[in-house]
Amino acid sequence: MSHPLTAYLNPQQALAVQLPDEHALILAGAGSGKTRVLTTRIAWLFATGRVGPAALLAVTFTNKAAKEMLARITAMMPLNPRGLWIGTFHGLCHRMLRLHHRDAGLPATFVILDSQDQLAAVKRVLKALTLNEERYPPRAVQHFINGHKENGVRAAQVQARDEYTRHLQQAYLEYEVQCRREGVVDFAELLLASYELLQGNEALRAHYQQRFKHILVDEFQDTNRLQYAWLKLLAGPQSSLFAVGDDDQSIYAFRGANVGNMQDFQRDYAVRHVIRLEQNYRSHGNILEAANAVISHNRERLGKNLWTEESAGEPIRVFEALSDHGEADFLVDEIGQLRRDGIELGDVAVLYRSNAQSRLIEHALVQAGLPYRVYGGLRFYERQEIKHALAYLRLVANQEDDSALLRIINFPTRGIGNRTLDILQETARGTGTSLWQAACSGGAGRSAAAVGRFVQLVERMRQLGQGMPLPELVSLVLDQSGLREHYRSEKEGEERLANLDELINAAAGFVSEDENDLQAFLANASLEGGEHEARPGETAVQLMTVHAAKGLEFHSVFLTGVEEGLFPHENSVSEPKGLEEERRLMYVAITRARRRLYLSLAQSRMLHGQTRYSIASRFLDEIPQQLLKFLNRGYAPQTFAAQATAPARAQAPAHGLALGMSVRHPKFGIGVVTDHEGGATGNVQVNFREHGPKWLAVAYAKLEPLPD
DNA sequence: AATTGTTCGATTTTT
DNA sequence: TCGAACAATT
Repeated sequence: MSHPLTAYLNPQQALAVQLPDEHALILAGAGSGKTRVLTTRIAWLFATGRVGPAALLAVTFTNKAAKEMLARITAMMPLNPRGLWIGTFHGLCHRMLRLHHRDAGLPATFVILDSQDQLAAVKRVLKALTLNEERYPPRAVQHFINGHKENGVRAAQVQARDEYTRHLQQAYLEYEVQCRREGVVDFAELLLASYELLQGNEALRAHYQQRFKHILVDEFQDTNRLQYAWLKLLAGPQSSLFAVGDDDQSIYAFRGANVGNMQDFQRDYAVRHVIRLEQNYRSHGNILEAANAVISHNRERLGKNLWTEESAGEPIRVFEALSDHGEADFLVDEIGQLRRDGIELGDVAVLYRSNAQSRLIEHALVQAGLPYRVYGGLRFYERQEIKHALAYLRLVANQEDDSALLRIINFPTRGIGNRTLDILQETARGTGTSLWQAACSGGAGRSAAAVGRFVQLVERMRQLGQGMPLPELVSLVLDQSGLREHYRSEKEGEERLANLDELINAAAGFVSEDENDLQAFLANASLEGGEHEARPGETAVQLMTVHAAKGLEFHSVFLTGVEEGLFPHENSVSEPKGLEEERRLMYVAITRARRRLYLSLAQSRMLHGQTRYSIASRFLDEIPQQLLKFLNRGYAPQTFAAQATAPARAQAPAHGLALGMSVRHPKFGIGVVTDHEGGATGNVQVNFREHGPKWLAVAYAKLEPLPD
């Protein structure tokens, strides 16, 4: 008795799609058709008439995921996407706050701060409180504020036991006041304000609880405490929560994700339906087996094992280079070979644990003339010139927005210097009003005329902009503000000008559900940040961090820097939780590959200006040997391009221990020699796999040299 | 107001 | 080592 929509699903998928109206947890392994299940479930709910589109809410983390979900659903059935509550946590919360801004105590004109804007706002708070930026780094304060917001803690509720924390709390308090005064809302605030709105307003809560009969959550393992609490408020007695996630792919604990939400969910709702999707449609057998083997070393798991109907496929190739240069040369050679074998370059990815690794790889690719694309650079709406243009628009939309005003009051320069700004800020603080108000009131000393012209400029934009189509308004702002002119005369302004034109295009292509186009456009700019993905059809090797690769797949994957200290990263190995997260990261990396997986490492690597010697990652040892093919086991370095660029190993000092040499210590186990002093009677530094770097006396420590 | 020097820090990051 | 971010110059 199965519905046609489920025709191409495997039994577990079909089961998940057709679950009754009850809470459910779907443990969806990598490449197991998670999105497919989610979208088919939604289509099935509609098609079988269980609910109408208005009674459903589906939430994701990224705009990309939300868009894809929407696209897939509308491909299955004709639907009007308006009115559908499908979006990101932040997007949906934003929507709710716009609808009920009065109840939420927000002005109709509120604007969203992105992290950059937030950091700038924090800096202003610190300055106002005369807190030393040395002792109170703005980033740390920002983290403090966001961390508390994500745990639902307001500034007044912070438990400050010591002087330092009390100051942080003070900053948080002042930050709240400042945001309120300026009518701005940061990302965490979108969630917290929405949460508090539902919690404090029973009628509203009842309304939404009755409305949303089905709530579906994607990537549930990535939710933080506040997001889960928000979901719990939204789900009423008549609602069913359908959570999809994979505890093995939880790699964002460092930014507040709480995998524990999965267990909590099972317990809080006595979830009866837990379904595992374990059939993988992406990778060949050897790759999956390696992934399973690695992740099986984690203690805290809900438990899952991927399998495939595909053959074992190729072995996993391992390459050990002498140096990071050697590693990069290897990549270039091998990618060239793949291209000759007819593999699309766009289907090849180079992954690394940390961004710093990309530089050398990029260099090698440039040298070899191989096209590549790095993910994760500056995004469109984060560019300086775009930020400036948006700041003018923000000020047009909301004059109280001091952040926006500060950004552009003297850009392009119009003779309003620090002196004038100080006066304005003092006036504003004295009267408890915005900088705009202070600017309007005149008293700006010698530069009163310049300030007056600025006020008139923005006023003119605002008046002309009334009822003007959005793209024309943007164009007007670019001209009137002098931004265009400024970048036209700048040497390297070509690209910036092009970006500004692109902003007009973005405005023209923007369709808003709101009647206030400008407001919606600004919100969209903050929430979307712009894509930084490959343009479709572009054929270039994809370079990215392992984190950025989550959710993607490639024919061939090069995982680089598979070394102790780098992957797992040295900052993570001291805590068990950190190590388990690193292992999940390794699991994510491995499962990106469909057909071919390379693991590469370098014996020596330039790190922070110093040569570091490392040994193979413990994760490499966790992969069964029979799955691996060592491309250079007991290698003859002369066969590799590596040799030309790799530094020769340091000369062995008198005691016979050379830099980079692997050694075994009776107590500390295996490590690698990273430094030495004082010859045979001196000391050596050994970086131990389990115990980290240690200085030992050569004469006493029983160090046994190991063959490579 | 733009150029030049100096310091600091360096895992992962979406919204 | 190297780049960004800030301070100190001219």
